Amino acid sequence: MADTAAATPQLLRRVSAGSVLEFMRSSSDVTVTAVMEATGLTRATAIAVCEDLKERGWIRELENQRAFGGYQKGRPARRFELNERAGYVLGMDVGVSKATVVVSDLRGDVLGKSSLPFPDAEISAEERVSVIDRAALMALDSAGASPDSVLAVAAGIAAPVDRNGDVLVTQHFWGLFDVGLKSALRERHGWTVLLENDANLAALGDRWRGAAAGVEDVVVILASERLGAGMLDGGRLLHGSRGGAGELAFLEQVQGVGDTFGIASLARVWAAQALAGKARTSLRAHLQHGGAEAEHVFAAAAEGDAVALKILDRLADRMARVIGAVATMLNPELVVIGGAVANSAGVLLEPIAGKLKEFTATPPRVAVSPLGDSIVTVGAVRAGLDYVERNSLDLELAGAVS
Amino acid sequence: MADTAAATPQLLRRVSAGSVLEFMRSSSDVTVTAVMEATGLTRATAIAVCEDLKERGWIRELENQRAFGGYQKGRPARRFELNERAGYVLGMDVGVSKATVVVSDLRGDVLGKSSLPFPDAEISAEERVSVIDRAALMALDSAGASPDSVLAVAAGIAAPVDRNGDVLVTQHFWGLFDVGLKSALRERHGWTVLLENDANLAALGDRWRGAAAGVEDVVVILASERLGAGMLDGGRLLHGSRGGAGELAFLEQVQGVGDTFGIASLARVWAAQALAGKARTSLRAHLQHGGAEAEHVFAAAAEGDAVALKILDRLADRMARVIGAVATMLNPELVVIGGAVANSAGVLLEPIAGKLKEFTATPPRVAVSPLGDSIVTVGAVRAGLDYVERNSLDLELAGAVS
DNA sequence: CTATATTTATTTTGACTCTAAATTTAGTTG
DNA sequence: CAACTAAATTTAGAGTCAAAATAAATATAG
Repeated sequence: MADTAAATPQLLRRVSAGSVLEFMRSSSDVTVTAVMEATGLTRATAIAVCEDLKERGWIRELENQRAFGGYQKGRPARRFELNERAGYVLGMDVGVSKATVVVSDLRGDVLGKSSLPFPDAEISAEERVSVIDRAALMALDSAGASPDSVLAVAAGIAAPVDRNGDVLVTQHFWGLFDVGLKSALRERHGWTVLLENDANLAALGDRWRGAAAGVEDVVVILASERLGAGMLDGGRLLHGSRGGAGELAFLEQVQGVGDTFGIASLARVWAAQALAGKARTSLRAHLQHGGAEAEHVFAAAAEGDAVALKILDRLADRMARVIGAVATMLNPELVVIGGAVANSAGVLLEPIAGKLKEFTATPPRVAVSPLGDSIVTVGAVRAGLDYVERNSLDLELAGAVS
Repeated sequence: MADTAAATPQLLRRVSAGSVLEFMRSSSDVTVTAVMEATGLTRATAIAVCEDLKERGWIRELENQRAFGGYQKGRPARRFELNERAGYVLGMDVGVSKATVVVSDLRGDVLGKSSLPFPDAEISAEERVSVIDRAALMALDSAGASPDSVLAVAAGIAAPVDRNGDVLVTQHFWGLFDVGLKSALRERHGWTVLLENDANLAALGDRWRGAAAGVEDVVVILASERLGAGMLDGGRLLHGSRGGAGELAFLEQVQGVGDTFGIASLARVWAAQALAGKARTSLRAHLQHGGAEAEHVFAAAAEGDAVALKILDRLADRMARVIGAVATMLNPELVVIGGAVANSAGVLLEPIAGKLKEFTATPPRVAVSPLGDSIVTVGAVRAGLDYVERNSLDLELAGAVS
């Protein structure tokens, strides 16, 4: 159905204001003449719209009317600019053991950040929410932003979320994330909370500021501890009927791998197995520096340790199988490996690419994300900004620093 | 970017006309009062818009002002109705050995149909186009519609097509379909041709008038001769970067099945293998009625023939594996088996559902399409109508029967 | 048959938005 | 200071819609 709202004359101004605001977001230090060219409006209208938007706080007028340096003829133009601090967006990465919150302005620049651990896995939903809330307030504080200037909150969780943002708990483990965050934060602060699967946000994040910049058809595999994929087709996130799109775990069972571990987890497990045996390996030395971490395996492999190299080979094989299956079904242009392990996983790219032809007729490019373990918060910010940009003209600004 | 068109006052009328027309499409015999209620416009505007649309040919005014039978008080209302013959849509199913064309009015009712075989597989692209064109003109003739009243043509082909409607020939076989249909039909008749993968159209068709009516997340597997899937997530078709989304063939190689055959093909092959051996089977009798066709195998199975039952079991296993892989990755609510074989494939549903739990944690409902071998043309009509409905107000009507 | 009730259609008025063209303003240049 | 130039403002005109008042067409009651 079409928009239920009837086409009243005021709709025109909304449309005009929308395209002016959109243009402002993609540029800075803009004259009315530039607005006219970008939007096709006449000068009179362009000025009226700019004054509207300025009035409502979305843009500001610059003082120095004449552009810096370059001399120009004629009457100096008024100059406008997006008020990137008209409001803020919170991006959250809610994991099993900790919650991370970043504060972003309307251009997507991160102004504050805070990360708090959950005291232990058994705490109640209320306690989890309370930790998340505290992290949010700390992050806002460090950004110099007040809670009532938050325009949207986007949170990534490691459970299926459908396209309405509802969590569907069909596995016990996922109950960890079914904590009523939406209603809790709405009640406490009046915030609009968008829930989304963490891998889906990772996909948005990497397409925004990662390896997939500008790619329309891309799959981002969050591959550190568990495996989950965020899939974009034509730039749109796939959700499936109950948010279960991209839950790759079971796919691997089909292919005989039989577990749901990500790269870092598997590296740890396999390293431990090797050490339990009698293998001669420099891993032992590496692991004395602390617990068995994935990075130790990668370090040992870099030194040529045979056991570590074997583990890397198995990891590459596993990833190639997963990527091959995804590529056959969805034909993405690019598959990105993301998450904390992405920093070390670069060495896997070549072996993966080599094996990929065995598993798909349409091998995609494979890359690792440069966003590291902030990939989910970056994506959360993007999701929040998307919401704000779609709804700007319906949102009231309050308490923002102009 | 936003629409490049500036927001002129005329835009309002376009929006209003769009929602009135949309309402007209979903109802018949409509009064202005009904339009007002559906669109939120006032009476004056609603009347003006209706008169616009009538003028331009999209709707007609009914003569009998008072509704039949039911007595009503007050001044009789003017009554309007979609002019379903304002123009026509062609839906094409271009296969390996024949081309089928149906003519549909703007309500999606099929008014004419024609099917022509390609003389042999080796004919040139020009000759293929010429056969398709002849089928189109015959279908139009049988519908009493003239070629210049065609508003859109949608054609399904058994090759990958990207979301711009471009064919990407990366396998020799697909060259059969790279015949320049778009430009040829545009040149000959001025038609707008939308190309799409046949399984994708099947998905649109089955969601429109098949087993998936109203389902947002559905996968339709065209399963007769070859396997191909049309996948809808949130009601949107998936294409992948080069149109390769849903090409399931290779997926099966991964899982050790090793060929690209559909249900009917496999039934034939396995039946032939069984007959080559010494198996005691009533299939022999069935097959004397003609070539080894899939339906014979289903018929023999219905009589309890052990060999035929074995074949059905293998088919169900194969389909369960394929559906399981798709379901794990995309989490559809429903998977539909479509194509000519769908008529017989109903008996496979139960065994497939039974095996499905082995292959996915999120088993979807499984159904067969009631559309049989017209599933692709139905979907093509839907695709054409979608185009017309999106672009109504930019299309000129000409030569239509009012 | 007339008066009234009821529903629809039309007309009028006013508000909002946009474009286009003419005019004014605020600077630079010489 | 005058000439020039680009931006801003003003004015006139047109398209669109809502709201309210008026007119038209029919059914029903008496």
